[in-house]
Amino acid sequence: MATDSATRLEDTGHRLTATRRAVLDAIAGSPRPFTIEELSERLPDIGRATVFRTVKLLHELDIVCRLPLEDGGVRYQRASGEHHHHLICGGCGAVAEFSDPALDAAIERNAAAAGFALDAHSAELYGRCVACRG
Amino acid sequence: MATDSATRLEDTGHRLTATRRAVLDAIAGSPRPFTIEELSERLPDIGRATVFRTVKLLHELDIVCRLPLEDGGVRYQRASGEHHHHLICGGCGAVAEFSDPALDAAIERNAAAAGFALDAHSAELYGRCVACRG
DNA sequence: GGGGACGGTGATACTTAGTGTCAAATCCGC
DNA sequence: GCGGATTTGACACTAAGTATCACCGTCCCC
Repeated sequence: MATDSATRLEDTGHRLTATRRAVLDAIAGSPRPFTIEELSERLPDIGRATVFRTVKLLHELDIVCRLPLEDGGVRYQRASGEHHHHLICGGCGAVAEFSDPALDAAIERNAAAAGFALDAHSAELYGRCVACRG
Repeated sequence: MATDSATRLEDTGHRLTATRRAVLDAIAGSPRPFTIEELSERLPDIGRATVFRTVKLLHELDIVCRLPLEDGGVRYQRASGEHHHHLICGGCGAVAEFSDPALDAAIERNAAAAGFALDAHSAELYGRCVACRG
């Protein structure tokens, strides 16, 4: 359900309009990571710019996460809310999430060693999922 | 010097043309990560498409590396050749490279745990460098 | 040294992802 | 139901990168 996403929207001072509810529902009904174009096709009554704006807003609120693909393309996916990283299958496009304190610790250690104040980081893993190996 | 890059080009069966030499020189003379547009401006006699093609080729040969920025933009930089990750300063745009076997090990461990055959990975760290903190 | 073959180049048109603008519609508190 | 603020849609636009295609240059074989 998109109920908690809806409350998160309202709690952050944004309006929960019929349009946004439709976008949230379409995202909730996406079994796979989606492109804006795909989402837009599923929502023919909603303007393309609005779909972009809404997904951008949802991304800022951590309701969806952005998946940079190996080929430079981008897909989006409902976010679990927790901090996590992605395993992206080049075969079927499936995405698995994982989180690993040891990985985050290694990242922070390297930032500190270089004297960087870390704001954010990304880590994407590209390969073949169990089903696509063979 | 771009000499070793030049030999790498030839060793992989590509021609070292005057155009490619000019692109290599322009890249070698870039103290900071550059965009294709910036590179193209510095090479007014070379077509934009050729600059794109050449940088793409150099990227495939690991002569330049691609820097995905936090805002979704992309810059390029001469590559050290070794596998490494980036620390990108949001203040001045400086990029520091680092490599860390522990980080790579953590990544491989997570891929294995999920049953993924890992092809590649990316890890970008965003923050403020020593000079930009304050 | 002449002539293909083939890789590389430039111009241009196109694609894809995303943003800016602005008037009209919608929403929410009152 | 009213009014101001937010949101929306249409549309034009930008930025990054790709496709096409005719032309060029260089390598290689004779």
